[in-house]
Amino acid sequence: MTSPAPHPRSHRPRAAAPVYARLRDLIVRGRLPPGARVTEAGIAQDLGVSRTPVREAMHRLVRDGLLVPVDGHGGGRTRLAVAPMDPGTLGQLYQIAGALEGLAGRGAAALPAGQRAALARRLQTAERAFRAAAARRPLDYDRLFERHDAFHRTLVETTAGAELKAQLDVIRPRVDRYEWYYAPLVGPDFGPTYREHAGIIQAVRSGTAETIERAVRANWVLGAGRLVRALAAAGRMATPATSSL
Amino acid sequence: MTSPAPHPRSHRPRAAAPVYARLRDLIVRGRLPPGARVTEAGIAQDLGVSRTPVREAMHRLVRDGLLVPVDGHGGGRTRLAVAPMDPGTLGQLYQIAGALEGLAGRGAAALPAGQRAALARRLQTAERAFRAAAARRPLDYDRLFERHDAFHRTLVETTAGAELKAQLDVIRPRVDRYEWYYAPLVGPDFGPTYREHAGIIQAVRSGTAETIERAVRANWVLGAGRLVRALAAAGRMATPATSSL
DNA sequence: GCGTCTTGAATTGTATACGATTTTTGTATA
DNA sequence: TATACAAAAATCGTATACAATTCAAGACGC
Repeated sequence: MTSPAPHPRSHRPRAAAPVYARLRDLIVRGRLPPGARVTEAGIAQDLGVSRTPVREAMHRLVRDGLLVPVDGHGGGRTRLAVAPMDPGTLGQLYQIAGALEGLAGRGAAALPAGQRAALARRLQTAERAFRAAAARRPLDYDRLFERHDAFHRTLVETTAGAELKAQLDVIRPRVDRYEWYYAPLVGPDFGPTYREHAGIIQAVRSGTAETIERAVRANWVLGAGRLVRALAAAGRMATPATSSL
Repeated sequence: MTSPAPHPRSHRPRAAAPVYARLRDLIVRGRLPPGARVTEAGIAQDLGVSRTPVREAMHRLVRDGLLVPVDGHGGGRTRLAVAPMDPGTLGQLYQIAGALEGLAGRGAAALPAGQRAALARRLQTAERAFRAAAARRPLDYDRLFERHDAFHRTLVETTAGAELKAQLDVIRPRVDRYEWYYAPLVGPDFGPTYREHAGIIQAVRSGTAETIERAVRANWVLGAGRLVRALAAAGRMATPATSSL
């Protein structure tokens, strides 16, 4: 590369948000593997912006837990690398997600009967789309991921307040990262997931707040167990699923 | 101000962290009231640093939910103000805190018997200190706040994993803000709090994971109810407790 | 008197320069 | 060959300049 186009256009506002989104996806989808060093100047040059918006994006990624300070030996400065992945963290994250989404699920019990039934129907529709994506061959991970996410989003969007949604947004990138990483390991049998989702739908349809919460939590906790077992069976971290990034 | 000291010293590293901590405390303790506009240049001049670290601190405070973008009318730029306070948000936050700390409490049931008993003893000690602070006259809100926080921290530090602690750290500033704001309204009768804390200690000593979780959650949910009722009784937002900031 | 437009101040987002510290590389020596 | 030391490169934190947009106030016309 000779001259990397110093500052191609003037400067479009909102460069930080795209940088954040791009970096986040690169990490979540595994293109930036755990442990990879990430430097401000490097990313800035790659993406064609100055260090300032990159810096902002990287700080946000640290808060998201996708970047971690990698401290040389004893010094004291912050150098960043892509966060490692390990089963322990996975278990904690999924428990947290279960607790938060379970809390959201409780809200379904407080809905008027009509809205409750409507939510159950929408969950049923989302689940059908998820099963259709899971039955496709060859498996399209982008689509499968999106459909699975849509199921959970349907529940949360309807029942969670703004604060709870924000809280879920904080951990979602990390959860998504594990989902992506292990995606090639868990398929192609999604029977347990189907059953757990069915349990959630049934609970939303006619269960108590406790029932719904338990069903949602179970889905997360059991899902974490499946992923950890898949990891143990693979013996090592798998290579990420290919994505359309 | 004649000459505002262009760059007084060279530049001291880590200006951003102190700026964040200071702004956060100013908001939490109510010295920056809800709705107050906060500008980068203004804070930078007040604290004697450049806009860069202030900018970083403010972005973090946005993520914490202590600052919110205040959009003039339909434009589209981000201007920040201290987040408003309302009972609805309070209720959501306390439910989330209850769910997360309840999840942490579950961990106590998994501890070896010896550590479990030790934790119960430490909680008992923390509770005694809290009661002593609550019995003081005149009430020292700084101390009361610290003692109450210490009780909950004792539980979390022992039983929560790193991810859960981080997640709790995200909402703690906002919870603390409501605690500070309503502190003058809820006292001086802390009987319900005493009873709920006692229930937590008893559950930690010899309860199941479910029992502990329920006790912790109850404390948060009932605490939220007390605060909301106190607010309704006061008819309006109270003035914050004076603090030693 | 009221509404509208214009102009100036204020504020944010980005780019860039500079100092300080750390990491790495290269070289000389035991 | 391995180690120690020194120089060079890299990286981060902060300060500051500049462009663009928005908010506010005042002038002007009706």
